[in-house]
Amino acid sequence: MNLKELATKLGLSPTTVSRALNGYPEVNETTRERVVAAARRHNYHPNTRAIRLATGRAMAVGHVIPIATRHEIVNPVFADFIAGAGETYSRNDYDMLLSVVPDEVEDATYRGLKSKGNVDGVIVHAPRMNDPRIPLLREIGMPFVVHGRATGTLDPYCWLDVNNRRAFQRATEFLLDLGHTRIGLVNGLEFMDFAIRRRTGYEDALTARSLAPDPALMASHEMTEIAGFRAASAMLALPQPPTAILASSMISGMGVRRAAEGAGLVLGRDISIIIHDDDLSYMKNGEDVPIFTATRSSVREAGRLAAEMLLDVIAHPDAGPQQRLLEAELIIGQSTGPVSRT
Amino acid sequence: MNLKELATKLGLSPTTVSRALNGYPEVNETTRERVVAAARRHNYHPNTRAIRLATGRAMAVGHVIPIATRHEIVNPVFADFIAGAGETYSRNDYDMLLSVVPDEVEDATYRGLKSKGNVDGVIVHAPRMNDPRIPLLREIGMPFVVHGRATGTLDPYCWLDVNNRRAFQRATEFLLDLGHTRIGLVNGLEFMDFAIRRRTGYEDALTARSLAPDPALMASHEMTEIAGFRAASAMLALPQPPTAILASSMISGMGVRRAAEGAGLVLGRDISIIIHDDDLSYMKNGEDVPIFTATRSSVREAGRLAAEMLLDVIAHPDAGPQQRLLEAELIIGQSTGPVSRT
DNA sequence: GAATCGCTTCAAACCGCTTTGGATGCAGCA
DNA sequence: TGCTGCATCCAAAGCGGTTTGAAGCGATTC
Repeated sequence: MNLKELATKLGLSPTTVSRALNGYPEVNETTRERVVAAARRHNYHPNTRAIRLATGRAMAVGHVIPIATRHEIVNPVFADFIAGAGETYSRNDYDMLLSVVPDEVEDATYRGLKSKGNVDGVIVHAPRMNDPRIPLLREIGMPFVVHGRATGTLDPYCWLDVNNRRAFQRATEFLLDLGHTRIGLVNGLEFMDFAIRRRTGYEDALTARSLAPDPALMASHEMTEIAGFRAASAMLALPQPPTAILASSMISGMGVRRAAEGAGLVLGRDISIIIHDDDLSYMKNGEDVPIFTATRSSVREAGRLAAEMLLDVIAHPDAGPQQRLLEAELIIGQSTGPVSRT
Repeated sequence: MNLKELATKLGLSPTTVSRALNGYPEVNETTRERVVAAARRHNYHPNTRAIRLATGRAMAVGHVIPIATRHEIVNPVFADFIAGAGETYSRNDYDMLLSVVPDEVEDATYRGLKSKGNVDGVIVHAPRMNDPRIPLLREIGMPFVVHGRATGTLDPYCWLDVNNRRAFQRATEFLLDLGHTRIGLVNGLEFMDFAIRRRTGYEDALTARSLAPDPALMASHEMTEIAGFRAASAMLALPQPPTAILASSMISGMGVRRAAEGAGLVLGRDISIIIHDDDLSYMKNGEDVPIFTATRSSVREAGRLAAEMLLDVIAHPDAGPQQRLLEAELIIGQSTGPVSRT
């Protein structure tokens, strides 16, 4: 059932039917009702391919997931972020196009999306320092929103980010207030923007209390359980081990916990741990009471909001770049406590 | 730059240019080279929207991810599966369309995809027992491949699955051979097809050795760290605790390990653990040597293969349904050992 | 020399929708 | 009565490709 058939069935022209269904004013209300009823009755759905060609809009947005050859292979937060973004898209009748590409052809992928006209805009994931994608997208005139920020990029652009610096600053201050002075940082890879900012927040909090950051207490690895375990184990084996550790994710935090428990330490009594909790739906920090004290920020919500921002940018391309900074909550769980005086 | 412009620039008709670029035989080879060169020089890429309308093919496949209101919110294996599938798609110039929808509108989503013509086929994720999606897709005539199988569905359909039954059967046999007789099963939710099959494999191995499965040693929950921890803790607190435990995923296995270590047991000596390892890129079972003994099967590879199967089904709709069963490897790690005689 | 054939090429229709630029009819108004 | 204006509706021209049917043309065949 297509528009023409429906039109002849109604004894109307395709023009009128199209206008009736799309809410244009130049059509009699009774006619419109007749058309709408018939469309429903015959289960008419306009062909998306035709709409796209006729309007020149793709009604789709792209998410290009780079597959790094070495690091951060498939980031586990993508799933939740995309779930959030997907909610926004389906509410607005947009499609979500996912491209999973090796990062050496990322450039070509964006250009292809533009010149072939598959999408109206893209979300940029996992920005790095001086991320080359930002100038590229600006150059080819593709609307975009960055999830995160790119340190070093000066021209304004659209982004939505969590205040990672402030989150880790507050977490560190919280530990300092509990009397901890030797605080370890088990960070993600520090070419990722968020990891840089977290470290800055951590260092800022320390220096504000006249404590010099100790390189032996700062690790930077992939955010896996085993990397967290190893980094924490190394720190705990130091002559002056930390009494508290900040971990950059739930998963690495689980490694840190295993290292601590393996060393015979009890969480919240002998050692304090704070994690950053992306609030992933398959990786809950406890069900009712949080297990870990955590800086929490929902990746899913970020996905929803970033997608809304992108649709807005697509609709109003000439409005200036939008920016939004989300604050993380500090959730008090059972993994922190005052420093033990032994 | 579109086809018509390119054609006039070359002094040819759009017909010839189109044919030259699409490899049709009825065009002079020298002409073709001229066209291809010009296309490259002017950076011509045919407009996807136009191709889609003209050919009637969407050149896209859909992945509909149901957001269950209660359980298994965003399955962590999706990310890797989709990464694998994405590789296949980009190799074949197909787009991947992702719909994340509440499961009560899943039905409408599939119908919409069909009638609006956005995709040429779909991958069905996480099949349940008697999954209603299979008859639905058959009814509306949408090509599909199921990742997994749906127990209870009798008519043949396309699927690609891991031999979950056999994997857990072998794992159980492996433990039996080591002398274990009290073996716990920390399973996923048993309305999911794979969980049913794993349990069957486990029970089959036991009964083949004349051991009756003990309900107290069989748990079925979401596959989270904490659920694994709780289930294992409960088992270990039994008067006759298990000496070995099978866990349905890496994540729940980590919970099992925590419970075991919390009870003062050493892995591989006091207790044996075998997990099922989906070989997720962000959740490696060790880097060089595997930590856990595991039944391993790459979800990513499954994604690649399922996508290939789907593209094949789309290309040859009348060939009979394809089916493919992948075997899991049994990887020997450090978490298993002979039963300790104490 | 005319008919035939294969190789190339082209004009035009088509995919299914949107949108422009009229038409048509009728009421209001001078 | 004639003209204007408004409310409706329609024919036709896109959108940018693919594909059908036919034509041009030199070589071959009879």
